[in-house]
Amino acid sequence: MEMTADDPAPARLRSMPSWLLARAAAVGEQLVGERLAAAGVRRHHYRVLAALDEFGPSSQAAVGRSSSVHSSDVVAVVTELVERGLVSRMPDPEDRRRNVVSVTAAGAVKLRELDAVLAEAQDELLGSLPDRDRGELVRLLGQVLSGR
Amino acid sequence: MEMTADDPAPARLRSMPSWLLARAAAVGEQLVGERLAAAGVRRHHYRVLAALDEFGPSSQAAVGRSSSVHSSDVVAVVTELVERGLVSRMPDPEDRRRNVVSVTAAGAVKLRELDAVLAEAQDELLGSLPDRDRGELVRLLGQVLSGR
DNA sequence: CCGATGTCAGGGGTACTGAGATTC
DNA sequence: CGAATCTCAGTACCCCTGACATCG
Repeated sequence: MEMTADDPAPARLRSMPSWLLARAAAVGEQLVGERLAAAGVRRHHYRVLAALDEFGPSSQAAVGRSSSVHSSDVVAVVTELVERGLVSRMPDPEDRRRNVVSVTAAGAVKLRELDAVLAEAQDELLGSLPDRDRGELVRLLGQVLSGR
Repeated sequence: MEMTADDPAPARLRSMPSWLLARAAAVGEQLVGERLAAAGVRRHHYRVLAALDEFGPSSQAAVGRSSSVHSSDVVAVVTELVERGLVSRMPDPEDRRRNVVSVTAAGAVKLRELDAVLAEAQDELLGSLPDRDRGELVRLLGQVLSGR
């Protein structure tokens, strides 16, 4: 029953870029997380679905590489997606080390639903920014990330 | 022995503001975390030290409110700071429910060391940005956070 | 009694490490 | 043989919930 209430935060932190980034990211992740949870999934599930949609059926190792989900976490995420009927996991006949993971029809529908839900979350996150500033923010963040 | 290697990430994510924020924040937190770890502390320790330095000796509940560390985590963080000799915890004679937490002389020295270390981390984080863009980024992040 | 406080136990989500077994 | 793949166990950090006893 603890309300977070105000968040004064030490002055040292309030102007620290890494702190502002962390706070802003936390707001975004909360908005995204809430909406994904309402749709019955977590971020990892969305990432894997998005990667499979973009790159087609893949081995689990490939999913790990293309989805930014750690390869040791892919197993459980795929298992959960299979349970929800959103992807299928089948042994690869050409390489018996591998499982081929594919998006199901239901998964494709779900992914489109999640896309819409996340677009809303982005709008809410940046609601107070005019379009010009949104672009500038995206540009600056890309710059921070460039070369990493 | 897993190298993170490249991080293609699905196209849907690469242009999503919440994703860019999360990635950039992760870079910052890693830089900060590494340096704090090299100095023997974690983020929580720095936050509590900074709050105590700014607001003076405080009850643990007050530390929770002023440091952005969840009140149920303050106990352990203060305990660890006490073990390192950076703060002291004494019963409040005027209100026996309370412990008064204060920065020790060693804690004050440590805090200044950590300040310097974090300033370096900020520089490394924003190394690729000219001063003008740094200010702009801070402004935009503040805007995203305003009213939350 | 109400409310604030300190303490503790515990879970959830994300990120990672390391080891083992199988297969190429 | 070395390398890749899948799986699992475990760690770490951060954020949070719930409960409880104490004290004002």
